[in-house]
Amino acid sequence: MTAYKRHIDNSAISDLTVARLSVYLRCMDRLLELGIETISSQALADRFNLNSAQIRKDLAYFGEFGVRGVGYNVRELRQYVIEILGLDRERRLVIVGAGNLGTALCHYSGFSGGNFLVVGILDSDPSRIGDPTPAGLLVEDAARLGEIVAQRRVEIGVITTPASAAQAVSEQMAAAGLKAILNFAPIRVRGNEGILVKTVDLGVHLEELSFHLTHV
Amino acid sequence: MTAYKRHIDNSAISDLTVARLSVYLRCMDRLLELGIETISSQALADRFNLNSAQIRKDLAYFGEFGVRGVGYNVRELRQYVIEILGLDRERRLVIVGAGNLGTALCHYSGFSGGNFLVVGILDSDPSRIGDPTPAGLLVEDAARLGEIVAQRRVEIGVITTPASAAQAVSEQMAAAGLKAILNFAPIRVRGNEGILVKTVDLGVHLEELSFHLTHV
DNA sequence: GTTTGTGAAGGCTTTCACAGCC
DNA sequence: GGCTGTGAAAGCCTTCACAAAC
Repeated sequence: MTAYKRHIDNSAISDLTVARLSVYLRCMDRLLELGIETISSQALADRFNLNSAQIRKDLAYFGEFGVRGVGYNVRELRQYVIEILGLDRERRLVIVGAGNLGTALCHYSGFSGGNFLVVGILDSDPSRIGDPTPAGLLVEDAARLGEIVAQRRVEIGVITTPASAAQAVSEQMAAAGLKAILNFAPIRVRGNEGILVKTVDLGVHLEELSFHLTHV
Repeated sequence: MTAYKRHIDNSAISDLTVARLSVYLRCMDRLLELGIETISSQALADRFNLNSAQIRKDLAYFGEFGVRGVGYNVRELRQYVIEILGLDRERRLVIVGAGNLGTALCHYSGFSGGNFLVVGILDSDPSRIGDPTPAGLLVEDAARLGEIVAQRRVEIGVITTPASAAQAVSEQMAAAGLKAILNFAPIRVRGNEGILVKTVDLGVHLEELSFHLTHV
C-alpha cells in the first residue's frame, strides 16, 4: 500500500473509468455489509461480473492500493475511492423543475445519500411555488436561482424541466455560477463554456430495450 | 432513397449506435418543430454537436436513407428511426417499487410519450397498496406481478425498489415472463438467462460530476 | 504459493477522406 | 457544384500475460 496520487491529470482519465469507480464503490459497500474485509481483483470480478485486469488498471491510475499476493483491503479501498470521486466533501444541489421527476429526486437515496445535499427545488410556474415536496422542501421561484446559488453555496444544478425550457435554464445556471449540470431533459444543452454538463435521457434507455425486443 | 433493411444482424449493431439513434430521433422531432424538412448530415452535426460521418455510418447499418447531393428528408428519416427502434408498436411497462422515483416515472413524458404505456405500478409494502399516483393508477400488490404481466400483456419491467430488493424482483420478473428490465436500483442484477437487463444508476452520474469538480 | 501493476496485443469506435452519385 | 456511403486510418478501451512483490 503506497501513495495515493492526489494530483491527477484529469484529462487522462476516461469517463468510463470514472463511472466504474462509482460501481466499485457500490461493490465495496456491499462487501462490507457481508463482512468481507479483504478481496482480490479476481474475486471482486467474479462476484460482480467485472474483469479483474480492468479493475486493477482503473485503480492504478490513482495509486497503488493493493498488496501483491494478498489483494485489497475493502475498507481502505472504499475510502480511497470516496476521496478520488470527491465524495468526502458536501456537494450542494439545486433542482430546477418541480414536476414529478424533480420532486422524486429531492430525496432519491442515490442523491441524498453520500454527501449530496439538495438545498432547493425551483419552478417557474407560479401555481407550484410554495408546494411542499416529500423531502420537506418548499418549491421556490426559479427567478431566484442566482440568489439561492450564492446564498446556499450551491455547486451543481439539476434540470428536470421539459425539453423546451432546458436550454434557457442551463444558461441561467451558468450565469448563476454553478459549476456543473445534470440534465434530465431530453435535449442536448449547448454552448456553456466553463460549466460541465451531463445529460441523462431516461427515454434513450427504454428505446434501447425496445430495439433489442424488436430485433429478436 | 432505397430499401430499409428489416433483417438486421442484431449482434453487429453496437449499443452506442442504438443509443445515438434515440438521440437522432429527438433531433428530428426538434427539426420538424422548426419547420425544417430536409437536412444534410453536416448541418445536423453542426446543429446538435455531433459528427457527420458518425451519423451517416450509424444510419447506413439499416439502409440508405439519404439522397446524395441533397441530404435526408427529416420526416421520412424520423419514421425509419421509429421503425428501427421498434417504437411503432405499443410497449407495455410495469413498475415495481412505488416510491418517489417509481411514482414519478408513471407519467414521466419520456416514458408515457412514444408508445410506451405504464399499465401497472406495484409495491410489496401493504401500506402503499391502493395509493393513487399522479397518473391515475392505483398501487397494486407486488405479489400479483405474474398475473398482471399475463393479463395486461406486459413486456418490460421497471425496477425502482431499494437495492436490497432488486435481485429478488428481477427474478420474479423473469419468472413472470417479462422480456426486458430497466433497473434503477444501484446494484448490478445478475444471472437471468434470456431476459434483457439494463441498469441505470442515477448516482453514478452525479459522482462523475463530483469527480470532475474535484480534479480541477 | 498468490496477486498486483503494467507493457503489449487485440478489439472496438470514431474520424478521415474520397469514390460514386445526385 | 453538393452530399452520401464507406473503406482505411487513427484513436480509444479492454484484455492478455507476465515480471515484480509479498
